[in-house]
Amino acid sequence: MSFFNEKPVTNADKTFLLLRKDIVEGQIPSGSKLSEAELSTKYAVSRAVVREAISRLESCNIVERKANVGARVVSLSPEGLIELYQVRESLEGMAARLAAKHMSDDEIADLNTLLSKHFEEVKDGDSYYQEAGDVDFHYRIILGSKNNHLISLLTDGIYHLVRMYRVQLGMTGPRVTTAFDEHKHIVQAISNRDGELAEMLMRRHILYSKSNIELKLTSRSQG
Amino acid sequence: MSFFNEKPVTNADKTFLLLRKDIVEGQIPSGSKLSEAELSTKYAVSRAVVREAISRLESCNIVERKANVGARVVSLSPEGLIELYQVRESLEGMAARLAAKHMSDDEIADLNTLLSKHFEEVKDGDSYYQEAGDVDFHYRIILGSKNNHLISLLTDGIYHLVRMYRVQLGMTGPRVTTAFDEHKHIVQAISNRDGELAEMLMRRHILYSKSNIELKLTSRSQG
DNA sequence: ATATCGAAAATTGTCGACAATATAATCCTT
DNA sequence: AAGGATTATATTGTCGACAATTTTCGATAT
Repeated sequence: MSFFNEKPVTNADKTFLLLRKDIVEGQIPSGSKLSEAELSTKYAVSRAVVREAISRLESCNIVERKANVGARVVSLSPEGLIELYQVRESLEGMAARLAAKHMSDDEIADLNTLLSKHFEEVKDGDSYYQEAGDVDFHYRIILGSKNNHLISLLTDGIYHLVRMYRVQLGMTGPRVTTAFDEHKHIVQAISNRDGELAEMLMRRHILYSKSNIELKLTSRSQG
Repeated sequence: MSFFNEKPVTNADKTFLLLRKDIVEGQIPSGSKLSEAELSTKYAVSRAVVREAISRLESCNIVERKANVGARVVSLSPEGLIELYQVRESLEGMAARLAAKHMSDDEIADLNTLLSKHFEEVKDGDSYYQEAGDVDFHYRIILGSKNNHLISLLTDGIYHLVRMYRVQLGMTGPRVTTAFDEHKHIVQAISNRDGELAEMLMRRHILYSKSNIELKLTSRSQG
């Protein structure tokens, strides 16, 4: 199932979460080597649990591993971010299509409520929206797809990579109001049970987001 | 990178491949429990490497694991197959779109050559096509996307699950000639560098495939 | 006979030690 | 002194043993 409500029970779980947090938030820099012995002392667990934690990070594509050599945190690159967004566009587009078909009326009502709440925040000039609000919005639609493969791929894998890019490249720009309108249209399509339109709008929404980020990246590297 | 050319170097690699093969080909039945001790004696390795192999199978969504309880082979269900094909439609559609943009002229020429070879086989009544030929075709387009995330998701994860379903549900039906025409149109779109059309055709191709399988499943369960 | 509680067995989680491999340092040759 | 081979060091891979948890089985009470 892989809903992130499940609390960590084993030491490997906790170490995995700690490590991921440290990597995603940049305390362990991207591209750096992950020494099993070092992490073992740092987190006060045996090498075996560190190995398992690293192994899971590998399946999230957050670290890369070579046999007999070791694991490194993936290095962030503009190309990598673009590739990531292409996958995201594809999968979240499908999620929106399926959500239009499978979400219950109650879930759609909740989604509209969430949107209204965001509207108030945008109106008041709160930029809180971009951070957690955007995530929450996308997350609900992903769950609404009711497709466990899709849910797992997005929430366990891609989501954290995207966040890693956002945090480490300092993506916290504007694009609040236009994104809100896009969200509104997506919800409308879902409310109308128009899966095809919902997919199209979601894909464009993510494409815009990608373009926006690319713009910042290039302008930064040039000036 | 995760190209499957890389030969296994470590014992965990080999055990992972053996285990996956046994599961995908049905020698270890779906839904059954994976006892670490049992597998440890069966493959003549320590429990640690069995654990690592299972851990990797978990990240492929081939086994499910519960803390302090153990791992089970995923159980196949019609719903699971449908979910899988929805993800596949989404990702391979994007792969076709990107392939139209990123494949070199040489690669496209090779793809046409492959298609001609398939045409000869179909003409001669060989049904070899459906098995390896289809995989080869899709595989080249996936690689042609040049998107490492996409490649990894499809070839490491989804591909083997699809094969597991195919083998265990005995999917080796006809649908040879119509599939060939679909392949032909996809290659034409890629040759014309029309990514949008390539994506659309690939998605329809996979949708047809899904419907075909659903048809067989329902007719089988009814008699 | 059924249900509940508790002990025993089996299974997974964790650990430290050893083996195999890769990396670094040293020595030898030219 | 530079390059290559060789030894030394460090890191990862593998193993068996112990701890913690779950499951099984049996005893007891209702």
